[in-house]
Amino acid sequence: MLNTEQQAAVDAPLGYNLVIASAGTGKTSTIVARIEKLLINKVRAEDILLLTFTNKAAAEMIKRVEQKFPKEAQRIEAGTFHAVGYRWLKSINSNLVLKSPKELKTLFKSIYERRDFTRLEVQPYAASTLFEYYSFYQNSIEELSFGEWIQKRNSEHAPLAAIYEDIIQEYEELKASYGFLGFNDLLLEVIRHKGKIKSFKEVLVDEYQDTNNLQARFLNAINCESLFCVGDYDQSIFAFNGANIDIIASFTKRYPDARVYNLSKNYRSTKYILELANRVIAHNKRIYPKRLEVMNNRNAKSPKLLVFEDLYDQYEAIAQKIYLSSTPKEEIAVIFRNNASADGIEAALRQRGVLCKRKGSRSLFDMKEIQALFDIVAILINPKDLLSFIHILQYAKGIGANIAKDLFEGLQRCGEGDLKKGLLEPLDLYDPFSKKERNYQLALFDDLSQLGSKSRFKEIAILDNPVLKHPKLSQEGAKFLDELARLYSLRIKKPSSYIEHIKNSYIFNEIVNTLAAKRAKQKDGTIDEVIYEDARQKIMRRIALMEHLAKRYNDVYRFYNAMVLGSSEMEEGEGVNLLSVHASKGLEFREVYIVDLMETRFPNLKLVAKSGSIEEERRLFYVAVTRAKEILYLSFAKYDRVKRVEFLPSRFLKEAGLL
DNA sequence: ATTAATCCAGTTTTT
DNA sequence: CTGGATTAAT
Repeated sequence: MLNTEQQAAVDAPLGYNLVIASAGTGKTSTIVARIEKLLINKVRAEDILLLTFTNKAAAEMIKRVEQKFPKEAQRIEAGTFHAVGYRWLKSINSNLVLKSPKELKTLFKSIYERRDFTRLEVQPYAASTLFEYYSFYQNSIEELSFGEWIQKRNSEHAPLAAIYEDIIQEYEELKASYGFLGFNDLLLEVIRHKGKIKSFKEVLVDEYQDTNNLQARFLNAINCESLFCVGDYDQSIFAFNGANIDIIASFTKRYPDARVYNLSKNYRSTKYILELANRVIAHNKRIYPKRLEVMNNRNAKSPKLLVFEDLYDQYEAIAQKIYLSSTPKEEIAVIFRNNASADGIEAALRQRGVLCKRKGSRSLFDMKEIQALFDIVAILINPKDLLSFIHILQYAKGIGANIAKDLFEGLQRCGEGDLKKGLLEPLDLYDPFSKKERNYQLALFDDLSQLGSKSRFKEIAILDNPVLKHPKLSQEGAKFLDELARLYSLRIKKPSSYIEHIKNSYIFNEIVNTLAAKRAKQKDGTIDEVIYEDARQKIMRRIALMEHLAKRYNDVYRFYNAMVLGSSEMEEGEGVNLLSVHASKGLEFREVYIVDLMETRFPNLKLVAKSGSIEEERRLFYVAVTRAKEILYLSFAKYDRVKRVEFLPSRFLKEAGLL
């Protein structure tokens, strides 16, 4: 089954082992065989840790181990660095609540916007740029402070470094006070809790070339006897996330006893495909010599170049080719550099009734109703979550971000820091909204005229709550608070019960009404009843889907976190695979179409200019090409008639010898 | 001051 | 399609 090279790697003694595995050389089989070997040698399943870049990859390997070790396989600790980190942290503190990068960015922005950048000669980085630099910094730098790093990067920003650092500090404090954790925090927290992490006999790391310094520190924090790392220099495509090729390159220096194994027999692609990939990657400076032996000689066909006058002609023609292809649709992939390319293809395929799946179909989880649903869950499981509270309260008429924030802070005060207590058993504060310590005499007078009466509100149960005195609280706002109090008073356990209760709540029905009305709004401002009903039904169907998903979970935190962060890993449907190059990593298909091979698009020259490199773009091309087993189409269009842009063919087509 | 509505530009890759 | 900016309304 295994060839001698693979077998040698599998048989490696415990210690520091590095396997250099080019595309299609049976990397997965080798890892699976290694795990089986460990199990045969009586290593306990729970002493094996498998780290991958997607949870799907981990699940696939475990599934294969399961065939020979049905009992042990599930006990192996496996997943992405982040997923595994989450599990460990959860065992230390069971109430972890993750927040999406998007939300954290909004939080970051709100802090940024309070700073005064006037009277400065340098144009400061935009909030979102700074946020991304910070994330990159967390992933790659340890020795320098953020401020030091940023001025080293660009000395013009030296005068701003102190302000940047101040923003970061406030951001971190606020994040902690809201009980939020981001992706990076998952790894950073594990490193901080180093001593409390259980130890392992062997840790296996897939896609080792894409690990960044933060992940390397994470690995160092794990106590283990043996490391088994698998990677390929030419497939390093995560530099933008801090992936550091030195980590794999310096393996033997860092571990003097390290052994290195090479897998050089390619079983995946035909020789034409492999030759094309190698011709292009040869333009990159070689870190080590690459000599690949082709093992797959069935149906060898030359890769084909497709040229189109217009971008959309391209999508149509490719959809047509796929429609007519005799290859099973699951065995076909369309691969692109930028996700924007997917929409055109998807539409063209749908038109022909060809099913397709798009990984990370954000769409569903980006829907307002889904966000609202999970915002309510977030408030219920994390009463510190000001952001979700604001999002929800804003659906009440007359309530905006400012009043919502006032209410939240008022409730926290009435509950001595606890929102739930503030709603259910509030302290009887005279004025829960007073801003800090004001002049006492003035404030007393001032507030008397400002505060409203609690008895303004009808049909609510929390009549005695001091926050009802907020002068700008609307009837609907009060009803929202009341309903929130009711939801808090329920003792809900199962994730699906959460969804059910929320679905039946006044708050959620108001939100559904608002959203459906918005979607049914005509140009003249009237609401089309038919569209409204239709929009409503669609929303309820999505909620039902969520309720269904929730049934697979017993723990609401797990469910929430999986939905908020893992949503991109869920793929819907079946059929043709629509994938970005990054998402295609580790996968293989019989028939592959690489589209939009135009200079500026692929290579993405905007990114090259900003922070990337042409070498990385070339590796991306290499990864895309080597996904193909038998049939490969490379395609480009000369013109985009919608945007009126002319294109030149990608340089990679020339390097491949196709032009 | 705050919220609501409306119009305009822009859109990188992942956990 | 969404975030941002601008404007009208409370």
